[in-house]
Amino acid sequence: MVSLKDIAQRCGVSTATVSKALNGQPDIGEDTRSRILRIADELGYMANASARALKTNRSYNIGVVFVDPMHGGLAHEFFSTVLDSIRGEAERHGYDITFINRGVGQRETSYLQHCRYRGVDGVVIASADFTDPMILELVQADLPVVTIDHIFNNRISVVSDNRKGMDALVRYAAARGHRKLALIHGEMTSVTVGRLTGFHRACEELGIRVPERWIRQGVFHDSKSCCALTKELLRGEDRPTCIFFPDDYSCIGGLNAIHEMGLRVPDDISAVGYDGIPLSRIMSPVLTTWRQDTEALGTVAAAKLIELIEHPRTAILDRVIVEGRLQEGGSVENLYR
Amino acid sequence: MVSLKDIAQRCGVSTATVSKALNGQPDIGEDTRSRILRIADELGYMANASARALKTNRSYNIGVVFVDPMHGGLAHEFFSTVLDSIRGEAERHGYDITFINRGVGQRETSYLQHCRYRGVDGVVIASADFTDPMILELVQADLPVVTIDHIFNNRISVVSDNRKGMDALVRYAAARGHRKLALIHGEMTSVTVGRLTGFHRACEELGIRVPERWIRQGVFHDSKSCCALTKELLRGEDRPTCIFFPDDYSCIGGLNAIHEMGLRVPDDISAVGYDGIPLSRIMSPVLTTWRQDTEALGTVAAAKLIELIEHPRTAILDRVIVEGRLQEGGSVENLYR
DNA sequence: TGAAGCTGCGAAAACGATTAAGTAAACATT
DNA sequence: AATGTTTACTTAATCGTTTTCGCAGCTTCA
Repeated sequence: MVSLKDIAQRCGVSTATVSKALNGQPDIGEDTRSRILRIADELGYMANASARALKTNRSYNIGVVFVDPMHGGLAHEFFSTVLDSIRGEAERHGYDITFINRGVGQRETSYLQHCRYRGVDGVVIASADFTDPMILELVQADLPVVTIDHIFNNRISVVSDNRKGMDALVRYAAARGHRKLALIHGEMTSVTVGRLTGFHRACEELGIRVPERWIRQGVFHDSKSCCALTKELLRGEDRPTCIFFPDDYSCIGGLNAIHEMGLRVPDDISAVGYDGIPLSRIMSPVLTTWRQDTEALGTVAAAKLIELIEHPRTAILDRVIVEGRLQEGGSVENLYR
Repeated sequence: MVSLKDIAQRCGVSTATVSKALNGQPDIGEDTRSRILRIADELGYMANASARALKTNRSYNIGVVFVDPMHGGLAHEFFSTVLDSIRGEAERHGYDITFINRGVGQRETSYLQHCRYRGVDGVVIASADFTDPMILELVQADLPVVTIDHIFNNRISVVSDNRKGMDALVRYAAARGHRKLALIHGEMTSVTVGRLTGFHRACEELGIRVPERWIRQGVFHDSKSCCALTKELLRGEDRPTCIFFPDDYSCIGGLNAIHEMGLRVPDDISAVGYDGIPLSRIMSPVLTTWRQDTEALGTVAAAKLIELIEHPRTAILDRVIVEGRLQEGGSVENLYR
């Protein structure tokens, strides 16, 4: 590998000079600089990230915590889109990303330890169990952190407005005559709390009473459990006319349940998703859902983190809300027609 | 950050001793070693990966080249599952992964340069344009490489048997009476070549003649284009009874096309996918498809690469075939019944 | 002319780890 | 007792950078 030393030799200068020339320091003569740059290019020089990180304590590497909610969390379009946009934005700023997990090799370690080991400049917590003490340790550590869809005190968080999304969806259905609403929600995370709040407030304001048995807890991104819950909701005489699902993916399980019971969407039962993953657009009928700007979620998280890393004094430690929008598909029937 | 020096001071030994104790070198006394281990633990010591990499030229980091075939390649279940299993296997061996791209920061660079910059110990090329000269440069460099679904000379590759998969699917359909087959395939990569070969050979052996106009080139993972092509296939009088799609995801586009034309699956038209992504199992009807062992694809690729990194002399530079299996869903009609 | 100020570059230390080579003490061998 | 052999450590160099400080040589100005 060609190093500073090689360039220095070829140019008849010291490594210090080469380093400064390449880094654009001002105290290098123009002719010397251009000569160094040319030779560096000729030799195909590329800095050694390890050496640089060792010396400067800056790795240009950001950690991403991505704990699979179910196994294979990455496999879900929602998360992988977020991940991909984090990576894209990081790349644009010259950062690479490293997945942070527990256990470096055989040794079992904490997330924080892994971060220290790799010397990441900061961390995006994209998906995790926020009650896990190791996550708390990480958040409280002296390390730039941005969380997605979860708020910590004095930390930057990028969140989608779950309350608003749910509110909009409820109003959409209500505007089409639906008054018998059922909701299947995910695990009791802050995301779910937001959505439940939105749901209940909207219902209250619209004067819609939702029986307790029509509000069920399921599991995010799990179409199986969603299928089962949907069947329960549809058993018996008194049925909801519209079901709100925890997310688009598990919604598919719900749709299957509906079909299996000999009912059709939206003719007999209306269905509403959440997320707006690409799949929701190519389904038939296109799913009516709340389209989260997953792209922005990841991009903003990465951008904010990098800002925090590079300008720690001026960065504002607060939440950033990423807007979503209603995707009107064909899965909700207009009862007024 | 606590370093070897801190431990050395606390233990009254040299840093060399601490290093050797922690790395399990034999020339350290048992009592000294245990004392060092205890103190290291107390102090929460974690090695500095940069320093170690600088000295040893081993980063315990493997690069992953993942060029989005379409935008958002990561977003597709097939790729993200592969990625996730690469990452899982790497993690099990104490490696982290780094996405390799072109351009470190503002500077435009080659994949190889990026690898050198980060000092990765090896690379998995999971998805890329294999005609790109920069990919070739990478493959020919003096760096352990494993490719997925593409074969290079004297390099390890992990491939799925596309010929066999297609062959099995054709025979499956033929066994149910289908003799009017259509095929939409992806871009002309080696994957497609394998599948086409399998398709044609199976047809020939079964005495099935497929008109040229029923073999169409589409785009992998693009449901839009697939939808359009499907419509073309179904226009006119003489229709195929069974359509083979490039992959499960784009198949959805095909299914939509079928529905839009007032036809039903499988009653009027049978549909066959490829990949066996999770979605294919929760669809209704469940898709009949070739289930690739994506899990194994990633796991084996990572395992092979690590073997190559750690035992370069004994690793066998050859292809590894990952078996798939037919997933019998309900999207192919039995015409004999 | 001498002091002061620039300009452009080099010397050297430092980051945190690994490791070859050296050494002192203990032990074994003849 | 003299000599080799082990054992358990230390010393010091090194990986490739960055960065502080210092130092010439030149210019400027009184």
